[in-house]
Amino acid sequence: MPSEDLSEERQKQILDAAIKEFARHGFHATRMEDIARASGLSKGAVYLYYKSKDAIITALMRTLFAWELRGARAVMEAEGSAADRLLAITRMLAEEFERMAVAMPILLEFYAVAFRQSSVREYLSQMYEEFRAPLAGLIQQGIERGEFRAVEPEEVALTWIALLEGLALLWVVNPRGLAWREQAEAAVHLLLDGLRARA
Amino acid sequence: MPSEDLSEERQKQILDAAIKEFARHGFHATRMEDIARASGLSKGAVYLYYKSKDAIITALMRTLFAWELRGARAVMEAEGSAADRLLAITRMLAEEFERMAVAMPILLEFYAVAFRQSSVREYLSQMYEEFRAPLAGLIQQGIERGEFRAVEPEEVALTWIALLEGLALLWVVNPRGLAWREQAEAAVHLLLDGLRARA
Amino acid sequence: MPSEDLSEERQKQILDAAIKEFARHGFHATRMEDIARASGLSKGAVYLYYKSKDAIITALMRTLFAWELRGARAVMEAEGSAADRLLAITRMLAEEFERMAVAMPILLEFYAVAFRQSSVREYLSQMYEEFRAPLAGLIQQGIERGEFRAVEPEEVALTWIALLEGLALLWVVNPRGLAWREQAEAAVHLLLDGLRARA
Amino acid sequence: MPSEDLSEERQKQILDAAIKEFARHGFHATRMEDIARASGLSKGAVYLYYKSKDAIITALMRTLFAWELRGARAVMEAEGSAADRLLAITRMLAEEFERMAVAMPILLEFYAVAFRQSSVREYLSQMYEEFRAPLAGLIQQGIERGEFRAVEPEEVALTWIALLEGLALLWVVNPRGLAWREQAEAAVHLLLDGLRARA
DNA sequence: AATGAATGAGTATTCATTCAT
DNA sequence: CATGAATGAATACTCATTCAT
Repeated sequence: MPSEDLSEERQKQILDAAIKEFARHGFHATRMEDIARASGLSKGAVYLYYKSKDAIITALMRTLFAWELRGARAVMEAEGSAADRLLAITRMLAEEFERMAVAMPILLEFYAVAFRQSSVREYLSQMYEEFRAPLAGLIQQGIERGEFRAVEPEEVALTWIALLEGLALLWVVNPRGLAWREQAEAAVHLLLDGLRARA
Repeated sequence: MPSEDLSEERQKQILDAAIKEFARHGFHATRMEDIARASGLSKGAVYLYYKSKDAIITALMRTLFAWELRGARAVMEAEGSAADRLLAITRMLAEEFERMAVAMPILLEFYAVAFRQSSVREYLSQMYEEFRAPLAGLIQQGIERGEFRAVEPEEVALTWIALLEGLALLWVVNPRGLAWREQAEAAVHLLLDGLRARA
Repeated sequence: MPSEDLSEERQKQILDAAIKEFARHGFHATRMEDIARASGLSKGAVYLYYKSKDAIITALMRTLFAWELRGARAVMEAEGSAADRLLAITRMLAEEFERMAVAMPILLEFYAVAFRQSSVREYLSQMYEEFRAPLAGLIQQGIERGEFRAVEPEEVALTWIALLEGLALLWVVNPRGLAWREQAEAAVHLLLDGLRARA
Repeated sequence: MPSEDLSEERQKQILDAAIKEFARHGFHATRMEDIARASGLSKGAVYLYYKSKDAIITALMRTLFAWELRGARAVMEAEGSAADRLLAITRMLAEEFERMAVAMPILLEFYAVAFRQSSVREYLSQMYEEFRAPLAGLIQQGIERGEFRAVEPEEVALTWIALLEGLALLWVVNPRGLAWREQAEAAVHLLLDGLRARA
């Protein structure tokens, strides 16, 4: 077993290469050889750090979904009006999204796999929950402060998430035609309009 | 070349089997043998009607996306208030969705493939366009009739589509925990609240 | 699954090829490709009839040990003096041995495997038992008839088997220098001399 | 090149480890890594003392067959009746056998290899010769002294060796069921009964 | 002397596709 | 039209060996 530091560096090398190759060719069509070459290592070296292709895929899933949530939760608990914070998170995710765009097809494959493997499904399910709960809390705050009408916070949180996920999906189909950031902000504005307390 | 009628029946047999198998095991893990067995035909017979596995996948894509849109456009052009029609389409898609739920992972794989193959991407892109255009028209009508505020119809149409697609995605991750139909209606109500003209 | 007749023919083709190749190169160094080529089939076809290399090895074991015992048991139950029958079996095995000589190294590998895998060990153990029991019976008859001294039949049976197995082993080490048939007869004569009742 | 003493110690460490691992898993399934771990050395260190896996196997063969013969020849040339000495050697080998039992599968693999590689075959062949010649001499003495009938000494020597080798083989198949020492003595007694001069 | 990270040749197995019957 | 036996290209993974440190 390689030393701790080197090991970590190699693992990162491999995952970076895997993202690039998986995104371009999909899980199946990407050969271990491709990942090795893209990472600058030999095939044998890749196996030194991940015991199988599946292990790389699993590690990748954890990495990608960790990215997705990093930071967002901090904003939810920050100061400011609920609406402002919702917009702030939206913008933050937009940035995140732009960084991760190339990995979108990988995420889709994860979803497809999730449908079939309960272990993957449960992992993703839990990730969502960890995001939706504080989001619902934020909306609840908005209601309590009189910013929002008396809506169902859980429902709204889910709607917000669905909106952004759905936009990501549409972007995959039409990467050039969809200005994700602008569209996301516009969509959230529409949602906020529906939430605001009426005079 | 098989006779017209038999040919059509066989093709349907094969696609039905393919949906079942692809949904359960994914494009890659499904073997032609599986499709043959599930369709009650021999492997050779399958090749008589589709010249490759890819041809089946392509035919399947066209079938599935045709389903999704069937009928919805009719409603858009029906009578009634814009809001009523939006809700009607939502409910119609909810029914459609329940029928198609098992095929969701297949759709996700299509999206992933779309990212990589421009031919697929363009096909899906066009499907969306054919759906979004009349939807935007419907919203435009709502604005003209004073039902909705002066929003950007294209933007709203995209938001509505993203919302429903996103919910479908979330359902895949948590099929039991998400009451799709109810959640979809609730979400669209929120959207409509944001659209309505204020006194 | 191929038809019964064809299947049987192919399986024989494959086992024949496997004997040749395994004997020449050993279990490990023999590639499936070698077996395929030697059997006149393609690699895929071999897998059509045996699901793995191990399956071929197992089938081979059963075939080879069945050969070894075929017929010998019949002689044990024939007419004649016990000594005559012991010599007859010895000669019969000598013929068998000459036919199987090339497969000797395969048998040795089976023994080595037997030491490590209880399933193989038990199979071989049972084969021996099925041979030793009637052999002991034959010797018992010889004692009862006054042909042999009052020896321990089980012990003598084991000695006889060990003698012939041991000669086979020595033959492997020196195939040209050891006239197996003659040596086996001479050895059994010595044994019979030790068994005969004294005046 | 390592210093003489250390080198010898290391080589012994490695061979001891190799015996243990080869016996348990066979030549092929044993990895150099296994030998390294079992010997308490690093993989690189093993290569410092043996230039390849094959070199270890060859060295092992010489060690194991040297053991087998050690001492036995001394007894052959000792005082006493021929029969007594034959029994003494038998008992000595029985002890040897009990010490070496775990290595039996290794010996079998050597025999299998011997069939295919003339260099190995010749080595083993010579070992036998070095054992058989004095054994035949011992029997010759027995004849000359009137202890034994006028048999063919070479033939008897071979029979005796085959007997013990064969018993070893049977023991591998049924290690628990075969009391090697007792059976070996019983078998040799039978043989001696066949050899003794009649009144 | 010793280490263990790195290499890459080697192989069992799978499965889309073909084609003789 | 239909069959299913046969093909062989493709690929994940292992492990003996090397060599920089």
